[in-house]
Amino acid sequence: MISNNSFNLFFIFQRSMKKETRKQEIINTAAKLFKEKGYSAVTMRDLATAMGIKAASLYNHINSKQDILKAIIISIAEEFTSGMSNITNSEVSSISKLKSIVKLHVNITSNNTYAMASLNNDWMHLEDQLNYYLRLRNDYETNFLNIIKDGISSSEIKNSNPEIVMFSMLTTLRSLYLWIPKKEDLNANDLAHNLSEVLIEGINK
Amino acid sequence: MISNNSFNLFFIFQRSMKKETRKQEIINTAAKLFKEKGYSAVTMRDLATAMGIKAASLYNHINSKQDILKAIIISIAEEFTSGMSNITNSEVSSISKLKSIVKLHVNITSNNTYAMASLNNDWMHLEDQLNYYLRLRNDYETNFLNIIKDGISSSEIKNSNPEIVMFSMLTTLRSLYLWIPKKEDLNANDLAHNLSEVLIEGINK
DNA sequence: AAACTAAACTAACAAGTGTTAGTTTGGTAT
DNA sequence: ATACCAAACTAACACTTGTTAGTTTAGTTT
Repeated sequence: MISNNSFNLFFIFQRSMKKETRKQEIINTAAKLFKEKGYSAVTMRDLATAMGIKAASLYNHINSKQDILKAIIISIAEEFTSGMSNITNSEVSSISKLKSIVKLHVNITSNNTYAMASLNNDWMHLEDQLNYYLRLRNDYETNFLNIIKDGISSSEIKNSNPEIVMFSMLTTLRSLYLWIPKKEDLNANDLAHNLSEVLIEGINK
Repeated sequence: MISNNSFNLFFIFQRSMKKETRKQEIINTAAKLFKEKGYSAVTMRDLATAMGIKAASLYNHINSKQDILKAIIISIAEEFTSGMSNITNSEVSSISKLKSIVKLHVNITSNNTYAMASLNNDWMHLEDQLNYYLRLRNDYETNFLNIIKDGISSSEIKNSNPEIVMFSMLTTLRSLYLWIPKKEDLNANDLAHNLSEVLIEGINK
């Protein structure tokens, strides 16, 4: 009986894994389409066609269109939150922290170029999870701003308007998803390094 | 007869002006809604409600939803093209040109915060004008990149990757529409100046 | 008073939307 | 062989979409 039980459990496990895989394919395909046209302009029939199946068949794997958006956005938003938490808790200089933030963005974006488009452009179409997303984003920006303010206080960073500094850095980092796919030759480390240079040291000789 | 003619012409003119005004109100309202939810997610009934009329009444003033998008995007894209043309034709240093580009973006964005959202996010929903828009954008970026390359050649600008420099500057400038409305206290000149400092001189002390 | 006109209206359309219900298919485990 | 099941299918639903046609309203010109 015990072997029978664990045998069944294994197949239940295997099945759920398989289903996750197919579900994930749908989510990945959706992310691609969302990047091109935006959430609202992509229909379930568009998505089905891209998957080579009929629209109704999608619902064997996902609960709703909204659930797909949620799956795309929330997981990445939480990755950023977790990454930022590590950075704020580290005992290094403000400039080092900023460089870590650049790395965080380059790494996450390199691995999720499509999903990053939805994170940036389709978050307002979240329904149940909208407030949660906004809270995560707000916390992230607060932490970011505090790092810059600390850097100014400790004279590491020029006495510029800290909000402008954050705005400039963050918008550049948020747009990486548009740029990374065009420059596959540049690896993540090089890009992060170059970007840190430009953002932190400026471009004036 | 002559006076009669010019009399009629005046009223035709006046009428077309009045119609333009109402049309412009619709376009401005549409731009606001497009900024919040994106072109595809805004229905003609949404727009009508925001105007306090019925959807069908909109068609007394505009030809189609697509025409509204066209009106929003193309006029601003041409403003950028024209501004860039003035800058490339001016005989000043590369750094000065870059500062003029910052000013150009700050000025246009200050006067068109809603329309800038469509320019950035809804251009892909252009139909007949899509190729024209893409050509304008491509020319703009080419000019921008050449200014940076010239600056590197003449040793005004650090020998960084010119595409990263442009990417960093341009994405910051493109995101201004999100930021300017939140900081009404900062006037356009101050913002342009601060932004130039951050983008060009960096933030490291 | 009569004619005109800008700008609203009501009613309807054809097509497209997300989604559900129930069914078929083809491979795998018993 | 048989039972099972993931994953596809067909058919349909209720609703929303952009848009058109024809009409009414209210103010202005003749």
